[in-house]
Amino acid sequence: MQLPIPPDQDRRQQLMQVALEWFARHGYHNTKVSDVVKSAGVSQGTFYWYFQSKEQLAVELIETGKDKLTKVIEEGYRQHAGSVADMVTSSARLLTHLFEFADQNRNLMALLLIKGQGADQPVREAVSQTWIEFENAFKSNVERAIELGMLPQMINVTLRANILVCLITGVLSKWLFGPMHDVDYQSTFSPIEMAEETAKFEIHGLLGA
Amino acid sequence: MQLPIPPDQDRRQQLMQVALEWFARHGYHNTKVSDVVKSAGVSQGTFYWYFQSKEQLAVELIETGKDKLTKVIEEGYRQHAGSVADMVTSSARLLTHLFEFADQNRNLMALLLIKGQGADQPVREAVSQTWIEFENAFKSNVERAIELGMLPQMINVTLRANILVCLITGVLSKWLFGPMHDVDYQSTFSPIEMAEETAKFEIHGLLGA
Amino acid sequence: MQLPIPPDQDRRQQLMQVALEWFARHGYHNTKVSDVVKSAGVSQGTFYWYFQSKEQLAVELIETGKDKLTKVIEEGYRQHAGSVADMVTSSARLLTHLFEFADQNRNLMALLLIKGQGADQPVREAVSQTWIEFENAFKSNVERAIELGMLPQMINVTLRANILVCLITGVLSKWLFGPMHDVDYQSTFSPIEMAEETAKFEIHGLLGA
Amino acid sequence: MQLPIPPDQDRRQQLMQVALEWFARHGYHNTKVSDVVKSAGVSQGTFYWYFQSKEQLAVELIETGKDKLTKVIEEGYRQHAGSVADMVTSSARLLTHLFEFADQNRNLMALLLIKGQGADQPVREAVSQTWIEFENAFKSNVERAIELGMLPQMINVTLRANILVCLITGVLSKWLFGPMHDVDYQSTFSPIEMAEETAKFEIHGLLGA
DNA sequence: CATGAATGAGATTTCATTCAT
DNA sequence: CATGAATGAAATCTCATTCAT
Repeated sequence: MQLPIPPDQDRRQQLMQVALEWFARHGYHNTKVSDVVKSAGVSQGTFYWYFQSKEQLAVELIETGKDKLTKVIEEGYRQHAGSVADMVTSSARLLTHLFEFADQNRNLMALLLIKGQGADQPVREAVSQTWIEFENAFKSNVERAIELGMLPQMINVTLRANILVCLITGVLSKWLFGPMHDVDYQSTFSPIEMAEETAKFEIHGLLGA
Repeated sequence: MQLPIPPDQDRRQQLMQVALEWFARHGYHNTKVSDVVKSAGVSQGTFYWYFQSKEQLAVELIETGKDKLTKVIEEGYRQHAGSVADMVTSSARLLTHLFEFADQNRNLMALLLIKGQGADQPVREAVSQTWIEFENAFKSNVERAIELGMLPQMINVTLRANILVCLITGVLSKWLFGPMHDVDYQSTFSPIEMAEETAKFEIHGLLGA
Repeated sequence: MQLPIPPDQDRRQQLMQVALEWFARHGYHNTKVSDVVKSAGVSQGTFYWYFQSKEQLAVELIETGKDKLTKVIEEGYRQHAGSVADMVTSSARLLTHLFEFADQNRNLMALLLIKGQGADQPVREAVSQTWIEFENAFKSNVERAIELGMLPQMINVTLRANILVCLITGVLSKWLFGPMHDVDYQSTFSPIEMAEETAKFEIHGLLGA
Repeated sequence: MQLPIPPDQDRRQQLMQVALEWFARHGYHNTKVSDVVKSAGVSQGTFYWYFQSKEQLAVELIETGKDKLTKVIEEGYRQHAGSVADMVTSSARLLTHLFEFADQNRNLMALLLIKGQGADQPVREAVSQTWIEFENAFKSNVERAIELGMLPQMINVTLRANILVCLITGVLSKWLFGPMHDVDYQSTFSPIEMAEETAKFEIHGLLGA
């Protein structure tokens, strides 16, 4: 998993950050290596000193992002038996962490939620793997809540967890990027507000006024 | 006065259909004009007799799709006052229509839900407009249901409608294309099953076992 | 073996001829696609309309050449029983054909004898295959001559045939291109003179004054 | 007065040896400076401390090789008047020295006989010069043998010597590297066997069973 | 309507060479 | 002596689009 220590971490990080911003704003195919190096103020050749290819860089960005995202979910979820109200609170806390992370990593989220799909197969694969892992984490959470009696038994836990994840990723991308999928979109709601509203919907549906 | 002879509509339709399949399977940038014409069995030049450009074709595909999709929602929604159970039923009926349409127009849905984001700006704009219209239709539905007393008053109807749409589009894309966003994905659930499950979640949330 | 009929034989042939000349004069790696298209007066893109890649073109040039060369040897060799003097005459006739062909196809011979080795693996492989086939043809000839009693039994026919082929290709490349491997080299000897001298050496060695 | 500290000869030799192996195996253009330094375990910059350029290194390798090769021929040839049988023996002795040297310097021979042609002009020039010198040495030998009455007068000594050299270099490259020009090729014949067989052919031609 | 050869701008990638440390 | 990051020119190849026939 650990690549040989890269030669110059600063330059490498700089290029990754610049590239992530380009990918997030313009998409994979509309980002040229020449765009990235121009933004970073280095020559075309320098790019290939640090990365095998444009594609490999994109995959690396996504896999790094996957690890961060997974950590957020794992750390955000500490569940103890409790009432339904506790369930909403607990869920809102996790979602708040997630939404705050997403807000602070908008470029990464844009790549994962939206732009990644425009890329070539290995990149798309990395994106899909990210969401599969995300989904598994949430499925575990739902199962845990059922064991603790905080959620009722369900006929199809996987399906419900799937639907839940769809809800969360859908809300995330609309909240972050708006209807036009604009990276600079400014939502009117704070991470906490969105998290609470989403958690309420998660637990009670539309009836949960 | 003789109008210019109209182009052969069948050939045009054929090209649109072939292109839609290519876009859905491989994405906009990974579909070459030469791929499309090869599949259709015509020459490159012919393509440009029917379409101004690859981009314009994609926009046209999406706008045609938008109209079909809007019609489905409008026709699917006929709402009368009733109980909460009626609400679930009514919602399930609309969603069933939607899911059946989506199932029969997988390529279109793939373009709208997933692949469209990889394209160039005018194409992405057309995709966004589609979902904005979709969202408005659902918002009307929610407002109507509140007027009829089938849903409680909400502080922020727009936000709730947004979340609802996120849920539905998220469920749609996962149901149709699976975690790997594969156009050939075969879901284990029928449109009706998915629609009912989604409607239940929509109204009751996770508690609605 | 037969490729789909290529679109425009004339343009294709022109490009092949121009490329062959460049390869022969400057070698594979020192010939740029841009050089070839400039000489042919077409655009860079046109090259790729006719050939998959520079490499595939080189392989094709060599395989076409191999077929021509093989035909020359097969047609040149008509052997009947006879004296040793007949043997020299017969050999000289074959070599005359070969040397005349080589003289009229200097670029091809330069690629096969000299420049092909500087290319990439698939090209080198095609060159090697050419000489293997060439060698087999000569080995058959030697075996035939032994059967007819024109040459004495030998302990190792393959080895002798090998040495013979080394002699012939060595003479060919020096005669055609001189010590500096110059495509424009002008030998002082005619094809017939060289063929006779080589045949004498072939049969009698240095003693055959 | 202190001369500038001479560079580390061992390191220089190591780089030359490694580069020679790369050139012999992969050809000049398919050998990158980065390949050579990686194999040698030094940095790119170090290479340019010892050599002006990749090209200059190749030329130097060839010129060093030329000197060694010339010495072998000069030392191998000590001729006294004698019979025709003595002529074969004498020639076989020289060729044995040559073939043994070639066998022990396969990489050098690969560069001189085969791979050198793929390089750029100055390198090719150095290769050609090597063979011109080689040829001259053999021409002297033939002339000496004629003076001593061991070979008959010939009409064109230069041409005969040329043909002889073609024979020898042709045999050498096939014996060393086989039909596929593979540096790791293993011949079934020892240097002595090849030398004797070649010498017999040299003197008697195909008739010399 | 249809063809398909031709175009040319531009994208990714390579690699010999340099140079500050 | 040695390093290795940086350079930049140039090479191969792609592909949407055009246009004469």
